[in-house]
Amino acid sequence: MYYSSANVSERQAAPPSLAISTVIFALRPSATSGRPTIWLPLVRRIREPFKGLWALPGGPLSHDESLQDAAARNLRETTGLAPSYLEQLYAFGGLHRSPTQRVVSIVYWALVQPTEAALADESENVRWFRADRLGELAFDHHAIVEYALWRLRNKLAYGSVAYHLLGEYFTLAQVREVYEAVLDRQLDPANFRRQLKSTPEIEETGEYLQGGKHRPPRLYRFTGRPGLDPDNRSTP
Amino acid sequence: MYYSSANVSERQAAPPSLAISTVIFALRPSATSGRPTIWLPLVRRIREPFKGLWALPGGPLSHDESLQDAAARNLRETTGLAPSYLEQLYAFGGLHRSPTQRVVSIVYWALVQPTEAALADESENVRWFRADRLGELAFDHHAIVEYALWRLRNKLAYGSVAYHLLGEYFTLAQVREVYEAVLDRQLDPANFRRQLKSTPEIEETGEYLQGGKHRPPRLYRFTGRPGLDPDNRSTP
DNA sequence: TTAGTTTTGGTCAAGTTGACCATAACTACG
DNA sequence: CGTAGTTATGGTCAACTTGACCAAAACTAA
Repeated sequence: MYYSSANVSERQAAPPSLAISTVIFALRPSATSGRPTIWLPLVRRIREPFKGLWALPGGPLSHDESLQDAAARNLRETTGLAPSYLEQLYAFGGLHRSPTQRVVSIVYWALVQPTEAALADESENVRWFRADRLGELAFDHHAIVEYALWRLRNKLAYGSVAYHLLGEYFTLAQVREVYEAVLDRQLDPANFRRQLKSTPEIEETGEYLQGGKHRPPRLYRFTGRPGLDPDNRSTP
Repeated sequence: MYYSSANVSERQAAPPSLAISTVIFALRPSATSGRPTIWLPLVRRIREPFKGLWALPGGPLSHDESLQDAAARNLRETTGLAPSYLEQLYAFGGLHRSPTQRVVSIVYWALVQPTEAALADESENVRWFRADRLGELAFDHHAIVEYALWRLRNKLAYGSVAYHLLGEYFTLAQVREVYEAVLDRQLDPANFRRQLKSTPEIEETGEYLQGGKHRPPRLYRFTGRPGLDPDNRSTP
């Protein structure tokens, strides 16, 4: 479609194929400590290459859907979930990502809320893994997950992404646990509290979380949209 | 309409075509004020759709080059330049970006140094424009440039990207002018200086810039690599 | 009733930022 | 030659932010 130098016809004869994949993060309690940790669903490959290995959910882009729609679709297809946050991560196009053919993957990353994540489909070929306990994955998917985790850590520090891992109402301690899980370090409760109270997007509710073992914490609500992507700020 | 594992073959029969485009930024003195401003090269479309309008340089992805190589190639082909910074911007895949066919564009953005930029090829069909004085562009390229400018402003504030718009040696005032051009506001010279002096990647040289009208400023050098992309940190 | 724990509000020192002042060092021009 | 003009450079000060830490409030469990 652009300007042809010479061998355009050759190139177009064997175009790289295009796929959409999604890294889906959700919070689940750790089996050992019980504290929330980051998990993600993977699908088992049922054909070569990398048959039997776990891989990111993904598939081809159909002609009548946008990139983001395709990502949302394969999220729904593999887990049955709707994301509370969905953003493009990166387009991976190295020459030897797949041993059999050239594939360009446009990868999205998503966050789902724990109430949803609890209902997620799981089966012989779809299973959730702790993000920091992954074995060998198909293709370059391990590096992709690492990059997605890096992006998550970054967005967390600067942005307003933590709340999309929580339900509509949450305590400040729950937000802190998200930060501690993602950043992998302890945070001072009092200082963390002070920072959140200074952001206008966190709204106090009159409610308290009852049933805990100690002083009942106040419940808060997040008001504010993310949206810095081209896909999220103007109509595509 | 969504998942019907049936018509996979239909989809693959008409795959969206894949293109690589590049937003290339360089500093040039403003025609009016003489202060440095952000410019970028565009190419005139010589066929439909949008024939006659200006567009980002771009082209198809050939089977033996990575995405980044393709971006560097069409940068070289249209301007004759080598970038001092090159990073993936975003993959644009809206359904109606092109009126004739479905195109997914993986867009890169680049910075070139002014010594290089001065030598840039310019012709009837390749011309440089001020980034803040663009007319109507082909496709969704105007929105793409806006997003690239937003990313440039962001990277500037947090990262170490300004030096890639300058030569190897520069004065602190030149760095400040870059920030002022990109952020579009005046900065206090003394405060700005203090901040740069506190970053270890800026190295004092013994040299001074001679020939100015006033006190000769000291020359500095940038030591440090950028690199946070998947393409730039590990081998792809 | 008391011990244990979490929530919540507060202080304090160290560091950072923006506004501003003053001197140094050069050119241009009379 | 001397002085005005301009930029470079170094510094101060108040406002704000951050991390470390203290202490009271409020609940449960025993």
